[in-house]
Amino acid sequence: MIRTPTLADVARHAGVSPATASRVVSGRGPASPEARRRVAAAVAHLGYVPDAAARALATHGGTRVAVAVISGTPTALTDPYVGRVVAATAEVAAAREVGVALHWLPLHDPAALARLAHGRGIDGVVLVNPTKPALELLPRSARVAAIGAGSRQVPAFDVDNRGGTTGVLRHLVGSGRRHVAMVTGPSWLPCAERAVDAYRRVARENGYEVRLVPGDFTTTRGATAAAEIMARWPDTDAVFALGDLAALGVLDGLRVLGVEVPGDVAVAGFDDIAFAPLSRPTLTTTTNPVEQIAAHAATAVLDRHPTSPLTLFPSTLVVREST
Amino acid sequence: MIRTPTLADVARHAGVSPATASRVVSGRGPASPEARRRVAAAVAHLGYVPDAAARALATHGGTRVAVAVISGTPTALTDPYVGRVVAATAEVAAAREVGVALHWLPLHDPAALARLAHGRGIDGVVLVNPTKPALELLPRSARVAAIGAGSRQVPAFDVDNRGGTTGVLRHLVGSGRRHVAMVTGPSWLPCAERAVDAYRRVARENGYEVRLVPGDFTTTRGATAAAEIMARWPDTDAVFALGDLAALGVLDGLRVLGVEVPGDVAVAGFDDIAFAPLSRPTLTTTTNPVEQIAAHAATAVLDRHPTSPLTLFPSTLVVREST
DNA sequence: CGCAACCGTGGAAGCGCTTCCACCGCAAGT
DNA sequence: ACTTGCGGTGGAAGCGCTTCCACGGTTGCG
Repeated sequence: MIRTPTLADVARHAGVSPATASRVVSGRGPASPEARRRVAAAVAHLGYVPDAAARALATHGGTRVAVAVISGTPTALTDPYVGRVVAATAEVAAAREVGVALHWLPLHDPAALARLAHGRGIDGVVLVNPTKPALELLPRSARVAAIGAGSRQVPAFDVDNRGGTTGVLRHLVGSGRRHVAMVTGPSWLPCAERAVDAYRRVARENGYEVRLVPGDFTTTRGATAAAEIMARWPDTDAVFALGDLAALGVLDGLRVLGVEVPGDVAVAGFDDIAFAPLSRPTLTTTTNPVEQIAAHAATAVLDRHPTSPLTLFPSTLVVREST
Repeated sequence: MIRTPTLADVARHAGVSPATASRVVSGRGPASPEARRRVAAAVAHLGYVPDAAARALATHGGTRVAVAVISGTPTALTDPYVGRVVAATAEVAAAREVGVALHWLPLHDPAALARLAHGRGIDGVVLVNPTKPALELLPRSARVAAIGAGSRQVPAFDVDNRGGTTGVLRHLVGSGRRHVAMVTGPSWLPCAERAVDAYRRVARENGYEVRLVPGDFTTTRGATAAAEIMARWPDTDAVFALGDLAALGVLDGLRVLGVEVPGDVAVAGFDDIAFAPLSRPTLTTTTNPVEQIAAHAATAVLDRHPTSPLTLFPSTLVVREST
């Protein structure tokens, strides 16, 4: 069997000590041009590739920043929101020469985050959909930043859910809508509750009935939620869905029911994803500067500079055809 | 400073040897109930979490399967296609108790794949957008499966690009279109060439002019490509774009130009992503069973059972409003 | 011309974990 | 009673890499 070459092989081949070979390969520490040349030749000849695990073990250093998504099913990884987080993190990470790893953490296994965060080779983790239990099981030393709600030890970064929601709802009410229903996020997600709070408050201020239907950020659920809403409260004339994906689902669900948008019912979402201006009708929504948020979170874990427990980023209303 | 606890700490605390502690924690090898109990207690008390790097180093085993995407910018990670691959891989991986890591490999650094594949802790890699150079630089021992084109050592899995393309084009021609342009994939991607071949062949068979415009699977490029096509060949009456994202971009680009779809120009895509039925007008496309393909690829690398060099999965036409 | 400073180098000790191997005491077999 | 066998155990050797440290051999300065 062919062993994959190790640093020792390289050193032997180059006629230097493992220590010198290591210095050359890792680029740290002094080495004569001659030594450099010979080691480089040996590396090329043998096709040597450093073992990341051994290096991580020896240096206590990490080589990757992880983006971890908590959800019930791995399907959540297909969410464009996650894609944006990963891409933004990758950009920050690339500047520091570390890789990005995407992990799915099952909702029912809160300890998975602790395992991930502790593992050598992981420089830090950017957590999407932070849940209470997962955050609580975290060891003190963890380098984690959350997108959404944080905890005593975990700094959080998020869009101003409350403000964004309020903006959308005021727009809806301001354009004459009187019966506004809302498709929420999953109940296990604390940060989504902030949007629901805002909805409740605007309802109180404007005297409309609270019509909440649970959602899960998916298009599929958005469609069924729309049907539920119209069956339960037929006089509903506006639906606000947390997440554009859900809103697109609502649009689809309403189309199936033969409900006109925006004629009969106005629909608005949250996030302003790339597809929002491509739907039929184009979707009114409010922005979510995910890239900016993720970049801040990634920077926070990688550089470990202390940040305030919760940093909020503003959301601005984008009015299109659906309202 | 607080050190994170090691196995040795656990062993000391439990009053057993590191060897015994290891057996209990890893669940391999014999151990008395009494020893198990005490080690478990120590683990809980100390909040011990095994170090993945050290374990990988000692066992030569991996704990993760990687999904690697080759592209020019990390933005490609936001592509829903990638999301689907990751989710499907995660499902396969979960059954084997290994994690999934998503990596972005810069197009200009073909050796990155070799580094990734070789690293300890990586059980195998599922490669998206395989390029020739990357494949060629791979060490013999690599456990890689490609989605797209493979090589002597790397098995590949892909949708039947040729068949899918042919199906779409026949449908276009069959419904009376005479001047069909195509937005291709990036030129560095060999597997996308198969679709171009099919386009050329159908053109020859039907006597229409070859009108190729390079694309890159993005919506943005789709929109500009549409403008280019209409400027260069104003009598174009159908556009086939590789990738639904690009097709949605074409739709958007044509709308801006005031071109009616499907009245003036028919548009069709490839992949049948979740948004295809939500666009305006809804998008005609042909399916790409990505989940199935990714699952096969993941299984191939994880189980290492030899597979044929290239496995193709059928694509079926989905006619909607845009044609 | 002698001493300090310095650069490049190799030896060796670990990083935290697994696993081979030898060992002990015990119950069962002859 | 004396082997045999076996489940449970600890000692110790590594996995591949980095890095501390000590050691010549140069150089440059007084």
